[in-house]
Order: sequence, then C-alpha cells, then structure tokens
Amino acid sequence: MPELPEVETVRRGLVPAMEGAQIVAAEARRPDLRFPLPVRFADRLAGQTVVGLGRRAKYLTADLSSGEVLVMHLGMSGSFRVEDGTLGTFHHPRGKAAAHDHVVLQMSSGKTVTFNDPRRFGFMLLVPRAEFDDHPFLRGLGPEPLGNSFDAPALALACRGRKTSIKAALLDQRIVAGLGNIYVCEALHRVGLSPKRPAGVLAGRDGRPTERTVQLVDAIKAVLQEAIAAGGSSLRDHRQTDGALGYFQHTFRVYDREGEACSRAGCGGTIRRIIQGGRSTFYCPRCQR
DNA sequence: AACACCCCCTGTCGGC
DNA sequence: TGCCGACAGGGGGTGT
Repeated sequence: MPELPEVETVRRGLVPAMEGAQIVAAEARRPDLRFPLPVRFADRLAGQTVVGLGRRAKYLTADLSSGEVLVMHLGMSGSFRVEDGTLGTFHHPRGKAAAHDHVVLQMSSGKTVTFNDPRRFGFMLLVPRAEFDDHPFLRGLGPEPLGNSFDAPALALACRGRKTSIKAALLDQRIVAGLGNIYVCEALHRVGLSPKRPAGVLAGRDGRPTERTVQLVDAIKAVLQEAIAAGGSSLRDHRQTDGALGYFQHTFRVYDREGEACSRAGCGGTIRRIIQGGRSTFYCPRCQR
C-alpha cells in the first residue's frame, strides 16, 4: 500500500497529535501483526514521551524518552487515524473497520492514535536508539530518494552491471529506499524508459550515469514531491490521518491505466500491464524504450 | 552476490 | 445471489 509519499503524509498527520506528547495509555489488541509485537509492548510505550516523529524509507519512527525507537511499517493495508477522545469513552471499537484496529495510543494531547491494518502485513518494532542503524531490517536500506545522497552517479553505481530489470532495481530498497510499484511505474514513464531494460543501462561503460539516468533521478524526486504535496495516492486503503483521501491517483499517467491511451503528447500508444517479479507493471510500449 | 520464487493475510471485484 | 479466481500500494526468507 503505502509508498514513501503515503508514509510521509501519515507522518505529517501524526505530528500534531504525537510529537512532544506523552503516551498516556497504550493498548495492543492482538499479540501479533506480521510479526509478534515486542514483548511487554504496551508497558514499554505507556508513560513515554514522543520526542520526535521521523521516517526512514517506508518506516515511521517515533523516538521515545526511554531511548527506544518505535519503528512502524504499514505493510500493504496499514493506516493510522487520529481522533479526539480517549480509550475509555466513545472510542470503543465497533463496526467492521474497527475489527482491524490493532494498536491504540492515547496521547496527552487529547488525541487517540489508532493503527488499523486488515491484512496485517504491517509490523512494529522497539529498537534502542543506538542500535537503530544496525537493525537487520534497516541497515541495508539505500539512500533516501529525496535526499542529497541519491543522485545520478549513486544510482548508476548501484545499478552498474546488474542484469535485473530497471523496474526490479528501483523496487529494491537497497538501491533506493522508499519507492514502490506506483512511483516506479510513474517515474519510468516520465522519462520514457522501458521497465524491462536491464538496470545496468543506467551506467555507461565507465560506470558513470548516462543522460537518461540524470533524467530518471530528477523524475523520481519530482513524482515523489508532487505526490507528497497531494497527500499521497488513495487507491483502496490509504487515508490521511484525518480520514481525508490523497488525490495523487488522479495524476497517474500509467499506473492502473491498462488499455488507456498514453498521455504523452503525440505518442498514440496504449498503456499495457505486464508482470515483473510477480507484480504488475504499467507502461507504454510505444514511448518507453 | 545476485536473482527468482514463495509466502504472510484480508478484502474486493469481475466473471459465470 | 453465490461461488471462485485474480489481484492489491510490501518485504522477509529461502533456495539456486
């Protein structure tokens, strides 16, 4: 579900409710998500102050006054919502959606923060701050795509000699961390690159970036920034924390547009869907070469 | 090291 | 209306 823009949208929505506030009460309504929740999970959260809310790739991080970091991943269907009220009052779960409310945090800000995840591909970890960068799930992550260290030379170097497809390479979080299926498809269309080309073409014989690699990096940054500004993309599950829909999906040029005419001026191609690595790729075979 | 699969889980949608 | 298969924004783990 959520790629970098959606996770960043969620982070920004949680800041007013959580940053600088204390977790007055915490409740885990089941023992596990994708993985078992940390031992004594609720006890280790209750009473802590959230010193800062961050994001690394598609992970949300809450720095706690205890020195631990609450690491949260939304998986495919995870979402947070922020509501007024407390655990003991009107917030008792009811209705179909509430059946998947797995973690509830009552904050000293007066807000209740609820994590909902029907598919339970999401997970939460508690990691000592000093061990964050070495955690097995986090240490292999590549550069942030919106950071200064993600540039054309870095991408070319990471892809040099690789025979896997460009699509698979850009989805590989070790190469660049935060892209998912939507934004890879969109960025490749913007620069007219076929998702089927081997990733190695992003580097010239000397290992330096080609002109198209420079364009690709620019397109990745642009599409992510535009999507963040739009509050992310709402296909099925994604909501901002106040329940509002993101609206970047209206701007998709290829994703979920199989059979439609290519929007590139003068192209005249038709968007196709193919399967790469078991996942759908949308692209225009006419203008993406 | 690099790569190709498999799987986790629930909900929705289209076809019959 | 019901049933059934395909598919969904991710990524850890395993096997070659």
